[in-house]
Amino acid sequence: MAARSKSVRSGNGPANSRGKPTLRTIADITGLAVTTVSRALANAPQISIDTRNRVRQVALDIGYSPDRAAQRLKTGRTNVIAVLLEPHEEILGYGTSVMAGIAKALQGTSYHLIVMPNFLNAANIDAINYIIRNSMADGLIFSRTEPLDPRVMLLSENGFPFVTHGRTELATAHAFVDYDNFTFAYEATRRLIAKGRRKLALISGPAGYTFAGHIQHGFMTAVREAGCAYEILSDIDLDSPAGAIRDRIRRRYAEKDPPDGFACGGEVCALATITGMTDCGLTLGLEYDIVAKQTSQLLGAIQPRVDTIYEDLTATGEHMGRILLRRIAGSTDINELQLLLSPELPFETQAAGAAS
Amino acid sequence: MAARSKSVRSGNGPANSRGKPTLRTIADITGLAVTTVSRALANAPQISIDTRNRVRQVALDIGYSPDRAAQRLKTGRTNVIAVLLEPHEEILGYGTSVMAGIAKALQGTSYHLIVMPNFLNAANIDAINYIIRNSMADGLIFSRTEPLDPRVMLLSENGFPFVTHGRTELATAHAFVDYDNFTFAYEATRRLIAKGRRKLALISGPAGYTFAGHIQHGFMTAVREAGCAYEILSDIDLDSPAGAIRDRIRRRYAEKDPPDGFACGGEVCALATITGMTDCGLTLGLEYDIVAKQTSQLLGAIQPRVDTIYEDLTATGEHMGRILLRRIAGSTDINELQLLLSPELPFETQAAGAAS
DNA sequence: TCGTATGATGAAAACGTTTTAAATGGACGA
DNA sequence: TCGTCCATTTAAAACGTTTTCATCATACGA
Repeated sequence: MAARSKSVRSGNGPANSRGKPTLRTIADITGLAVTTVSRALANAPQISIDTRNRVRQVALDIGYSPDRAAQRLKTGRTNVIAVLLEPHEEILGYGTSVMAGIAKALQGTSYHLIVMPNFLNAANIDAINYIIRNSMADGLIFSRTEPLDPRVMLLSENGFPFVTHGRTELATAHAFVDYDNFTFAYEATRRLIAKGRRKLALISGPAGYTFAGHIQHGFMTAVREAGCAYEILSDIDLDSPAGAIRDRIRRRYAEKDPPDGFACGGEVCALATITGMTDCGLTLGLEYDIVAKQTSQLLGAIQPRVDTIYEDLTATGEHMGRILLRRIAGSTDINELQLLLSPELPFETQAAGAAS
Repeated sequence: MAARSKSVRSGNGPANSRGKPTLRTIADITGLAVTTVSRALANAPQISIDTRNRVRQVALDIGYSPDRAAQRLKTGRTNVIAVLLEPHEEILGYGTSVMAGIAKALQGTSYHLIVMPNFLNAANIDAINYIIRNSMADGLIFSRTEPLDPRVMLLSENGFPFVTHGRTELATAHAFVDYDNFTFAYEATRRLIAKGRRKLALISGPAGYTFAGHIQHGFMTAVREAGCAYEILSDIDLDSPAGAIRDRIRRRYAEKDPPDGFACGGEVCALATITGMTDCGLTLGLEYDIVAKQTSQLLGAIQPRVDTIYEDLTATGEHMGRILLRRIAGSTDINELQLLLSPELPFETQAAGAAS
């Protein structure tokens, strides 16, 4: 019935130049117009239920899937979420953990996750410019913010949806997920004090990043409250190679008044600290203690058990994904776009909440 | 001069509905036709040098960049390379190392790297089907092949360009980069024997993967040559959590004739082995030795220095990238599509070569 | 002077969608 | 009987490229 008026296609098969079925193929088979098919698949209310079902069935039968390039060209939306991965994230699969979380958040949506590895050119403001200009994605996720992060400024100015892992101190609010590194460091330091340690040392993040400041602040608050001696280990940080940290620990121990308690912002650096101390003939839990941030199962191999405080990077990724989707959908409600994860609370019971 | 005949655009600015300059914008400014502009930017020889330069200059001035969606729709090419990342690769940034290499290979080309994280659904043949059907990419890279890998079969059947990290035993040749795990294991075992160890144990990859078989084969060859006692530690493998390996080592030590030399396929598992042995009061280099495969700087933190054999994952990624580009360009010459990396040779001097 | 080769440019169609605006055909109230 | 409204469906344009096929000077050999 209802034969097409003009330019009837040869057969009913996937009569496409590239071999893949298109809307046109379905239109030919059903005798409907391309418009109707498009609408039916989009579940438009103006198309009768019967037609919608019929079209859906045919689409299923012939294995139709929409051409993303065409959709993208027409709508201007990419259906892509980009993650900016940086060199530092090589260590211990930070990237993969976070990405697993993001992927989880994107599951069931039409969004794809693409990773823009920034391994090559350190100037990552360029990468962001590139993404905006080439409209490579509908939204962006990246990490390790600075207090006055230029990337955040650029994206904000352009109204490009994004979520950061980490806070800034910029006036214009933006979407973020952050771990409460102040509380982490405060708690870690308190634990060291509770273990009877009296000369505490901190290995924090690289200077310049917001989270490094938070860690330092938490550490300082705790040592000052307790009135105990402290130091922040210079020349090294979280990202330093294990060997460098190990050497630094050894050198420090050769000087006077070496620390007997270490707050470590990461696992590798805890590991390196232990190694350095072992070099000096000292035993963890006996002559000194460590409290470290844990993001993987690495320290599970270490003995004796290192005292850790957990940061769930996969959950972080999942939150960032969800928040970004909200932002892309148009939300500007800061309360549902910002999330500060506490070290204590497990993922499930975590509630959204604003932060400074 | 040369005013456009019909439908002259309002101004000379980015008179686009979406605000971004297009070929049309350049055409209006230069007074040329869209066709000519397209050709000029593609550096077509039929366009005069003068025009080419003029067009390029204008494009630069107004910040033109081609719309990938439109190019993609028209040409059918996506300019995208996809990497299938799997859960196991979380450990120690395998994924990120490899991706850094791939990104390096893609640098300067028009290709983008996108990562399809397969964290969620273990059935990753689906992911591949999805990529093929939705033509998400022009080429694919993935790892951990099985001898009769169904993914390889599917891709081969569809003529979809891909490179695997790892070999298969399929009849139809395909592009791959692989590390010579036989030689790695053989060499590692020989080193243990040279250190005077006489009861050797192997921690290999998960059963079913091609590389696990290669490791086992290398190990067996070496122990048989030397005629020394050996065992393959059951119940655990490379991917086992550190705690599980540690426990397994402890249990094994409680039994009779414990091994005094360990060949470990990975760093975390070496670390866990050391921990387990330390639990039993044994010292590395004294009562036992380890030779492990090294893919990161993790073991640099460990003391005493663990004997390792290096696998350069970034180089692997770079090779895979280059080979995939060749394959996409149409090469079917197996000699330039297959590469077996030897443990010994540094990256620079590595030459392409066929493999079994 | 004419036809033709040559070198440069252009018009129009196509890729597969979505969207705007219009058409169709009853049903219904007057 | 006629106009109006509603529910469906459709035609056509558009998104920004690339590509096929034409056009148009100009120069050139005869």
